[in-house]
Amino acid sequence: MDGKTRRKFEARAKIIKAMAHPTRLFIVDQLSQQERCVCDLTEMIGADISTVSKHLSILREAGIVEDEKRGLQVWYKLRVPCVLNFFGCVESVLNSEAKRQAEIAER
Amino acid sequence: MDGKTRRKFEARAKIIKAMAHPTRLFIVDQLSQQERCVCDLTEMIGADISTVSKHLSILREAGIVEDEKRGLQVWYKLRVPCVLNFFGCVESVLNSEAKRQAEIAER
DNA sequence: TGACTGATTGGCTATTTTGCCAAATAACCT
DNA sequence: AGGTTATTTGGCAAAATAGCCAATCAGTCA
Repeated sequence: MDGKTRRKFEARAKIIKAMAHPTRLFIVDQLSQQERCVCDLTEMIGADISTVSKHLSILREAGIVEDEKRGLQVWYKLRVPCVLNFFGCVESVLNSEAKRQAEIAER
Repeated sequence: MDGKTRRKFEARAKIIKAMAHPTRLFIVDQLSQQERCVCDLTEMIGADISTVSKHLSILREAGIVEDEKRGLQVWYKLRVPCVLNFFGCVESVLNSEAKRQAEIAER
């Protein structure tokens, strides 16, 4: 794999990596429904606010969400709705895996 | 986030995490074009064969690829083509991020 | 200005991931 | 059986990631 190819896949991986965490997936899921401030997300997630803030900055740096300060609060929203397509595919991977396990079991 | 919700997003994250590595993205990309044996992939990637084998096992455990032994070689193929939809979205994230950077620069 | 609130950043430890080497397996061929 | 090839597995050290606390920053309001 030459340097150019490697960099291409590194750039892609960075974006997918940003989604590759349960908390961050939850955030994306929530933001697909409505904008949220950090305080709301923190309460829903139940982690330290600094942890949630760091998750959000990872999503922001990847270009997946954007933020906007309104008074004391910072509101986040989804910048690239197509990431939601991931969910459907992920579910189908899970289902097809469940089916495979069932086939193995019934032998 | 309650236990059930957490487990749901953990299961999803596991699959996305399996894709979240440049080498594994490259593998998925290659397998979308044709089946490949471990030896072919190893040569294309240019890493140790044991490293490639471990990447493949991560993709296999996630349910994304499947393997088939033919003689001495093990051939891998994509089990869930929908993961390719990720690429299009990832490109659009990259493009929209590039556009945003350009806007910032021209101020 | 000073107190207060929401969010980010720095720093630290614990955990996970990565990638190589060496050893073990599995299938093929004499 | 013995030798060869393709792949997987175990083990280890280096690197990356996660999450908490404490400190800092940015607004708001009296």
